Formats: sequence, structure tokens, C-alpha cells
Amino acid sequence: MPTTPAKPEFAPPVAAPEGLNPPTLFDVARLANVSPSTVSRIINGSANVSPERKRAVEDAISKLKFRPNFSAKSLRSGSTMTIGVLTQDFDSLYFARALKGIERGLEGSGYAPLVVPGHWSPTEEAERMRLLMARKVDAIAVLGGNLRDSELIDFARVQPIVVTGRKITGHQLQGFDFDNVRGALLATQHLIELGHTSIAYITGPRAHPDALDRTEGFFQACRQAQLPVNPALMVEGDYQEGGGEAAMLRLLDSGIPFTAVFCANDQTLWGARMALYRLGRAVPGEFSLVGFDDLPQSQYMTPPITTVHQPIFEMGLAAAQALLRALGVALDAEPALVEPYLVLRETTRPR
Amino acid sequence: MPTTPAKPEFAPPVAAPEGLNPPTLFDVARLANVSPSTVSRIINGSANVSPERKRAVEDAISKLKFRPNFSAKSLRSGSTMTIGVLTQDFDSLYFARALKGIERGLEGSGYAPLVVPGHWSPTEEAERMRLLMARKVDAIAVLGGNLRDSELIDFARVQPIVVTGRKITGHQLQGFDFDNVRGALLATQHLIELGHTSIAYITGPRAHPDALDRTEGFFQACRQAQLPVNPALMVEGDYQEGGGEAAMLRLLDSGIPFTAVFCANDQTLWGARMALYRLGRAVPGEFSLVGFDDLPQSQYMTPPITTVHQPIFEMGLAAAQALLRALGVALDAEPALVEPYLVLRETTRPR
DNA sequence: AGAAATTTTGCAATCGATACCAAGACCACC
DNA sequence: GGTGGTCTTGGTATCGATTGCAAAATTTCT
Repeated sequence: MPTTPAKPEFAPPVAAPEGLNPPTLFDVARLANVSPSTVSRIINGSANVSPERKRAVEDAISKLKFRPNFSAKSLRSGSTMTIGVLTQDFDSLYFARALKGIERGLEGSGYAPLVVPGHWSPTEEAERMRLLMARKVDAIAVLGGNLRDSELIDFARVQPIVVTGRKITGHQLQGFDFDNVRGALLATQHLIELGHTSIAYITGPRAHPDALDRTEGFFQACRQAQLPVNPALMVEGDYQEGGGEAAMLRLLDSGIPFTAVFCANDQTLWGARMALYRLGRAVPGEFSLVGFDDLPQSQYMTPPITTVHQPIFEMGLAAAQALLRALGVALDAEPALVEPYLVLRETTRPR
Repeated sequence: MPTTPAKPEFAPPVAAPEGLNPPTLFDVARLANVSPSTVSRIINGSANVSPERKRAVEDAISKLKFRPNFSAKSLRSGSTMTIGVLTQDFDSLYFARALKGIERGLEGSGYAPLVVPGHWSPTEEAERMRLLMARKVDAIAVLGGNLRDSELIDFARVQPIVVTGRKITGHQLQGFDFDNVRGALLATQHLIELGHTSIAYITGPRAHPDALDRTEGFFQACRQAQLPVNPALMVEGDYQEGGGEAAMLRLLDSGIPFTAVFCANDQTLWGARMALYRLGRAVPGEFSLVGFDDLPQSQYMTPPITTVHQPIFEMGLAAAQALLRALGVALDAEPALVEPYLVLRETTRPR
């Protein structure tokens, strides 16, 4: 029972199809004894047709198993029924969740998502955007990333665009921002209220706009509580487990005492927690930890982590619906985005 | 700073585009004073053209910012440069990882993935497959799921298909199977070698073929060690955290003593571990746990979990490459799939 | 019944790129 | 100089569905 697959059984690359070519609308018309136009009208319901012809055509369609050719339809109508999605990383939990929201939002609309990754690289992202546009997607959802506002405005001239994590707005362009400042403020305040005075902070990547906002929230909370922030207790992570782990190690190495850590996102926290685990330092016994994002997995960490809930799924959903609306699809309900709030679990305790 | 977005600024649904329509190949031809055919030839490099015309055309292209119309190209050529991917769940870590493999495999080939979810429902999956085919994707990768072999064979008449997690093979159809039996055997053997004699097993969903294989492996290991399996210690999970948690609770409630648990996948283990955590039962002190899949996050659980490594990413990669090959793209290297192996971490210990 | 209004239907042009086929340009060789 | 060959180029039909326009069929009304 080999794991390596059997040699491919594929036909030669340029092999001809089985028997016949797939049936066209014309074939249907001939079989049903009507004109192609009539068939088209029946399929799209774009005009009245007599019941008997309608039945005949429907019979012919199912008999031939006719499926309209998407490319032809698109060429003629100019619409591809496709929504481009620029994500960043396919195996990031955060983006997976947002993608799921988009999927839900598009459900039943007839639009399908075409997903491409940008890997947070402005040049790659721009390249992928152009790819999406070359494919004539009807609209684009941009999930985070590092494209410049001016580029987005430029891209939005061609088709509607929504962006998550930005305040931007313009012609055919809408941002769905999340209040990262307030979220970070909440997280930090929580630690302060628990009596922690020496709070470390593992930041996100320097270049991320939302990482900057979270830092801003952290500072705000400290300022409000008249707590000095020690720059030596702020180290940069990468929004991933590895970065959190390394950062925590550096923090510990610094020798500066601290009793709590605000982690810029949950994955960072997971890494930091692992570093502590390896060293036998107790959480929340010795260190209180707060994260950010509230990824679904976070409630299954041991102990389950206290974190700021970010409505990632809902943002994806809202983004999709905004695009549909921009495309003229009537929607029943307008989803409300929720404010950030703290999810109290078990990685924090009073000092 | 509202979290709810500002009212959409989108133009009315049927608004006309900015100034001109996007330039066509014909426009380029006129500007460069050549025929459309020549432009096409230059773009595709499908024939020689004199250097001066080539320059003129290239100038015209960049001056007009011309981008070929994908729909027209597809209609004419019959190829959409798109690979359909039938995944199951967008926010499953397992499928995210496989998707990432596919992405990597397609990288630089000019093919883009069109991803749709099937949610393990045979009817939904078939529906999505038809959607992909209606969109004339050039090939399809099916990630797991519950489609019947006969359906796949049927679908494969239209375009090449690869499927992960199946032994199937046929015309334009290739399966990339993973040796689930052996993986489960390894996991169970490990527990047995540690001296555990009363081993519980939280299975995957009854309907999953690979869950069945894992069960088979579990039985094999027990048989080889002449260990009786107690059916009361086998409870069904759902491959997700919630199912694992519930299953563990039921196991504990049963009153039957056991010291080790084989979990059908990592997420199940996370849930099971949470149940134990809540009850203050030590891992691996009181219970040894083994998982399956080796998701990236598993090494950041506390304690990091012992599990069977499954080359999910590599399977995605191999699937993508197999499709490319079937489409006549020359590939440099053939990726080798690795055999299952046990990753020893810290959720198991001798009895 | 006949004219007018309305509905149903078909014809043919169109979307934009490709590729077959034939015409034109160019070179070489006898 | 004429003939044959190769290379480059343009004309044009084609992919399959949609749609404006006009003809045909049906209904409505006087």
C-alpha cells in the first residue's frame, strides 16, 4: 500500500474529448425547434415565452445535459459572476476565518470567490490584484495586506472593492475597519485592573497598520492609568507562534521583571506561552497573558486564553455583502459589525 | 471611530465606467499599424514577427495599458487557466494546509485556483463540482469529501481530476492516498509499547473513509499485541474540538478505566484534552494522548502533542503538480509523498 | 370584421481574441 | 531573370451566448 501514488493514468495532454463536444445553446434550439434567442430567453427568464415552447426547450436542455458556456456568457455580458479575494496567507487561521465569512456572504448569490494570496508583500499583492482584474472579476475583496491607499483607489476605478482593516473610503471603495486601538486598550486595561504594573508587550510586525493601532491602544491604557511604559519590555513579534516564542525568550533574558504580557495576537500568545511552558513558568500563576483576535482554537488552549474578540468572520461576511450590494444584488439584512470586547478566560489573574 | 462602516459610497449599480472602455487587441493593432493577428502573435509568442513591429506593438500595449480579455481568450481557446479546487471547509486547519500546498504547486504556472467548499455533503459536493465544470475550469482537485467513486469517474470524463485521500485511479483520474491504516497502527503501537493496556479511541465521523481506515489500524495494532478492544471505549467524535471534548466526557462517565486515548485527529485531541483540563486530570500524568495529522498548531499546545504526521501540504502540492502535468505543463521535479510517522512530543508517557 | 395594440419569435450583429489560410515580401540558387 | 522556398503578415471565420430590431402571431378594441 504505497503512499507514493501510482503512475498517472492521464491521457496524453492534447487528447481529444470523449465522443462529442459539449452541447451548445444552438444544439438545444435545434432539438427544441426554436431559435437560439428563445432558448436564451428561457434560460435567463429575460422575456415571456409560450408555455409549450418553454417545455420543449427545458426538455431539450435536460436531454442534452446542456450547461451554458461561462466564457461565452462572460464575454458577451461582461460579467464573470466571480468575486476576487486577495487574502494574504492560505494557512493563516485569521484569514481562513475571514474567508469563511466571505463564503457565507456569497452563498446563494451565484457569485463564486476566486482567491489569491498576497503574502503581505505590496508588490506581490499589486501583481495579484492585476491578475484578478485581468480575469475580469466583478468585484474584489481585499483582506488586510500592505497595499497603499492610493493603489487601492486606483484599482477601484475598474470595479468595486472592499478592504478589511482600513478606514479608507471612496468611489467604489469601502473599508471595513476594526477598532484595534480600542481592543488593545481593553486588553491592557484588563491587566492593569488586575493590579499588574509591569506589563510587557509583544508587538506585531512593525509594518502592519493594525499592529500600530494596537500599540497605540496599549499606550493609551498605560497613559490613562499613569503607568510608565518601559521600552525594554516591548519586543517585536511577527504575528506568528515562532515570533511570540522568541520574543518571550528575549523578554525573559532581559532580566527586567514583569508579571503580565499583552500579545499582539493569539498566535503570538501561543508561542509566548510555549516558551514559558518550556521553562516551567506558570500561566497565569507567574505571568498573566492577554491575546488578540479570539481565534476559534484559543478556547482549546490550556489554559484557555483571555483575549480580545475580533469579529473576523463577520467582517468577511459584511465585506461580501457590501460587494454584492455594489453589484446590484438586493440583500435582506445588513449585518452589524460588533465592537471589540474582552473574552475573559484563564490566562490572567490578579497580581 | 465607528466599527460599523460608513454608508457605502458605491456608484449606482448600473453606472457606466469612467471614461473609455478598456482597450482591445484591435485598438492596439490600430495604434501600432499592424493587424490584430500580429498583435496576438506577439502576445503569445506563437510566431515570429519582425523586431520593429514587435517594438511598435509593445509600445502600443503599454501606452494603452492593454490587458487581454480573459473571457474572450477562454471562449476561443477553450482553456480558462483555472484549476477548480473542491475543499470541504474554509476554516478547517487541515484543508487550509492542503490549500496552501496547492497554491504552492500552482505557483508560477499561470493557473489560478478557484476554490469552493463542499462541507462533506455528497449532494453539495456534486453541486459544486458541476459549478466548477460549468465554469470550465481546466482541471479539478478534490480534497477529501464524500463523493462516490462512480461520480468522480463520471466527472473525470470532462477534465482531469485528482483526489486526495483515495486509492481511486482511472482515465484522467488519480488518487493521492495516504496510509491512514499504517498511521493509526503507529499511534496505537506507541501507546501499547508504553505499557498501556486499556486504550480508549475517539473515532472520526462514521461516514469518513479515512476515519474507517484509522479504525482499522487501531484494530490491527491491538490484534498484533493481542490486546482485546473494549467497544465501550470507542466513542465517535466529529473530527472537531467539540466532538473530542464530548467524547472524552462520555468516556470518563462510562466508568471504565483507561489510561490512554488515541484521537482520530489533532482537533479531536485538543477537545479531549480540554475536557481533561477542566476536570483537573493530568496529561500525560493520568492519561496519555496521541493524535493524528500533526497540524502546525499542535506543537504549540501545552503540552505539545504526540501525533502522527500527515504530509497534508505535500499532498496538496503533489495534487497540483499532477494536474499541471495532466494539462501538459512540463515540471522539473516529482515530489515524493512521505510515509506516515510518529512525532513524539509530550502527551504520552509510560504507564 | 378590420385596425390597432400587444406579445412572442427569429434574424443577425456583437463581445474580444485566436488561428487557419492565403497573399505578400524576401532570399537564394540555378 | 526566373523559379522555388522560407518567413512574415493580413483577412476573416470562429468560439457560444446575448440582445436590439423588426417580423410574425396573437389579443384587444372599436
